[in-house]
Amino acid sequence: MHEDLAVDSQKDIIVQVLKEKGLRVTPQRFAVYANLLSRQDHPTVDQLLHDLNQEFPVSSQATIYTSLQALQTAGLVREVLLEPGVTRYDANVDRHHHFRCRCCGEIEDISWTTFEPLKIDNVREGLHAEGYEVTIYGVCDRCQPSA
Amino acid sequence: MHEDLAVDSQKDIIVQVLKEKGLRVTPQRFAVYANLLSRQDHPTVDQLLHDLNQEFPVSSQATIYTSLQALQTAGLVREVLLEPGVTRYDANVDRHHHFRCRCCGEIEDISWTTFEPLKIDNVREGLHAEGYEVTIYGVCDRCQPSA
DNA sequence: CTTTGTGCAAACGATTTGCAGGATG
DNA sequence: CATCCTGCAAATCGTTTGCACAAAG
Repeated sequence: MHEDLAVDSQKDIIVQVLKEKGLRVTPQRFAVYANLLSRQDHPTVDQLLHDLNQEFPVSSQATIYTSLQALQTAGLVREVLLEPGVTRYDANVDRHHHFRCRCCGEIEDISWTTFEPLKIDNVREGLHAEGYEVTIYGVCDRCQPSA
Repeated sequence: MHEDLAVDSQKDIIVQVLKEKGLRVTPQRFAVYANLLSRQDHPTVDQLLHDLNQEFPVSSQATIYTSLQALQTAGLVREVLLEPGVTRYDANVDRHHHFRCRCCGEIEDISWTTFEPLKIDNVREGLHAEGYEVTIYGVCDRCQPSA
């Protein structure tokens, strides 16, 4: 019961967020966003499509693409580009860094507060810097033995 | 004369570097690498193809791709991924950061010494961090007025 | 009821691959 | 001379688009 309530209220929150951003709430869009919010990794479109159709077949590939674009325009979702030809998506819109394992390719979020803030104001005369992000490369826990 | 000598010696250096890395020195490979070394920006394959065939038509698209792959495997060239679906190449293999203009998309190298070194050793228990890189977002000089 | 989203299939663009001929070491 | 590279065209893969129908507000 508690769980159902919690799940329901979470649904309501997501619906509300979508509406606030002026997005129509469709089952597909909801599913894409909810799924992205629920996971820690940064799936590709194909992974999303596969996982979503696992639970409840409500999405074509094209719809995932357009849903993601809408969510991105609304500022609810971000692209993560760390491998050529692979676009990943991230529902964590707060500032954060990334770690990428050179063995398995997995990408992990790294808390923004891990580092002292960098002074990007005077990087170069004339440049108007607005933000930044650190990408860390290395080997993750699981790949450690095999590295 | 001085110029010719300088150009010749530069050619020799490039040839030497390629050989040291165990790469056969072909006109195409040479042209791709020399061109990348000579420029400050980070061209795509199409830009490279266009620019190279401007001076001296020695390259098909497929060859540019395979040349870049060979150069990359040899550690002479790097991919720069900051826009979806766009792979850029960079002959600057030394550690450095990047600045990306959100108006024109231009990417500029930022000196490694711009920032104090970040401590990436203890980012998270179990993670074996090997390196990092900062990407700065903002507006470049030329886009300043229109921003 | 008007507007916008969905899903299919076709179109598209970037990258890869197979293969025959050619250049490199 | 053995090996590897080039260049073409076809194949592939991710993403976008056009359109008829359906759903949302």
